[in-house]
Amino acid sequence: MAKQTSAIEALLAIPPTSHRRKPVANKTGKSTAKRPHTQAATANDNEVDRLRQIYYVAARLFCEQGYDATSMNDIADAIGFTKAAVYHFIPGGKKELLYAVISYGMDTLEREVLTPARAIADPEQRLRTIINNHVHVITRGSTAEGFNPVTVVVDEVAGLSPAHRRKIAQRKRDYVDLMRDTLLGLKAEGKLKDIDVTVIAFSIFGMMLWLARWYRPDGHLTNAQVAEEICKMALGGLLQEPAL
Amino acid sequence: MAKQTSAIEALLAIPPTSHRRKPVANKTGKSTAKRPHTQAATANDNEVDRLRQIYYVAARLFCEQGYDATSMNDIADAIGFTKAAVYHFIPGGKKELLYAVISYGMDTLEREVLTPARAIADPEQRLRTIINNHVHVITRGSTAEGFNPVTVVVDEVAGLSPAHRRKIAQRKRDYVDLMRDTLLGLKAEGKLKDIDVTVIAFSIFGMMLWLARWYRPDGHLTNAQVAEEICKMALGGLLQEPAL
DNA sequence: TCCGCAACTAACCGATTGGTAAGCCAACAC
DNA sequence: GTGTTGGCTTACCAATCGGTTAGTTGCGGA
Repeated sequence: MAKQTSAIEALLAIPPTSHRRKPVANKTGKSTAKRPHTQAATANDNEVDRLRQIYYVAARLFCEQGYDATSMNDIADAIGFTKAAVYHFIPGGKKELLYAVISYGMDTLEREVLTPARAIADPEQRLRTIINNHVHVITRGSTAEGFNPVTVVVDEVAGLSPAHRRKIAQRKRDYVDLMRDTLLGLKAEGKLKDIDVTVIAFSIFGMMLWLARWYRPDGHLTNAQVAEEICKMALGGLLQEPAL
Repeated sequence: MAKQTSAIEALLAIPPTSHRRKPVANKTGKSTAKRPHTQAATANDNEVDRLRQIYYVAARLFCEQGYDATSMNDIADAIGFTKAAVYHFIPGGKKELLYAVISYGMDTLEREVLTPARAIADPEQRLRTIINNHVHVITRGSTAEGFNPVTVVVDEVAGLSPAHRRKIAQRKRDYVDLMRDTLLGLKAEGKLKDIDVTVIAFSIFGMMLWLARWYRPDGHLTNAQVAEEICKMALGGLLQEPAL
């Protein structure tokens, strides 16, 4: 059995190779298509591929419909398997799936936002990097992975067990701390206006996270443009002459 | 039977007079407390009061746990009634409850944000009013009503029927239009920076809506202070000297 | 005094939920 | 050949879901 941590790792290589069967809605004829027992490559590869499929589909459905509204049958159907098959690979059940998906979202933020930002010393440049990269993660979601990995992180924490929820909360706190430190760095340089740092931090988060709800990749703005506009908005405000 | 529209109206006078029975968790002895058939005042008053209780509790639970995670039994238990009693007063079932709660949220925004703002001609002053009042609605939630009426509007639209969802979507669009018009008014006065109006509008919404997730009334900031800080942030940005 | 109606409750419905048990089947090792 | 194992299915479980039905209770009006 694959170790717990590799579960999330497996998700990173999404989307999986291919869906073997279309999620046909065949309520009438049951078990029409007899799947051959193709065992491509080694058995271990096969298992990893299955895990990848399951995690990928679960992530997509959790994002689209929400955790509560997605049943294990939905996930199984979307892959073309039975619910019992899902439990064969995911012994931890639905909650493990949720934790894996949320962890994957945090991993993505860590890898694409936190780590690059920490490598930057200049506070203003670091803040710009945070905003740019975070916006990129959210806006590319609809194209690269087929879903937005951050949505679930924000919306579905309630479904986690207390222990898991605590772990995720800590990782979120790390992000908030980085943002706050960056702002305090700006303040130390005298670059910051006299606005409460907490309000600034969460306002920036709000601008970025709300993006997932309104941005459409086929709209009149590219993701790079949106990132640029949000940077301008956050750093300089909307008024031509400084307000107050 | 009370007419459909008055259902929401009844919610406005929340919180209801009192809960008659504590939501005791008595799984052992069933139906311990025999409720007398108190009929205070007229029967109509009684029904209005019951409706108020039901809508109030439903709104609170939907906000706290989410729509999907709240069962009709949860609602009934919280009042001290049976599920069937809830259906006696709410023939439309759970979806009607959700629509009523979401409509109440929209009513609150309309009454406390949109209507006052529309009465203001000057775009900058109107924008400040929108932000101030919206922040007030969100931050006072935890004290005045015991829940935030806007949370459900944002998070639970997926549970609505298509027809109801369309109605709510239209009301939201009205709000976005007001925001956009206000920004275009600023632009016409030459007060607006060269930032995409859509991005500005949704960024402001993001800042305000995210508030509900992090603001704590017992923190170091009053709601009036938060409103002021968000105004400064949105209008003037965070940098001391104008960026770019 | 008896009726009618509002205000409930107990019990139940079919459907669906997360999750499990047991077994089938192909492929591999030997 | 035969046994074992991984990968999967059919069939099932208790619990819970939203919602309904039939009935009970008690007050107000006649």
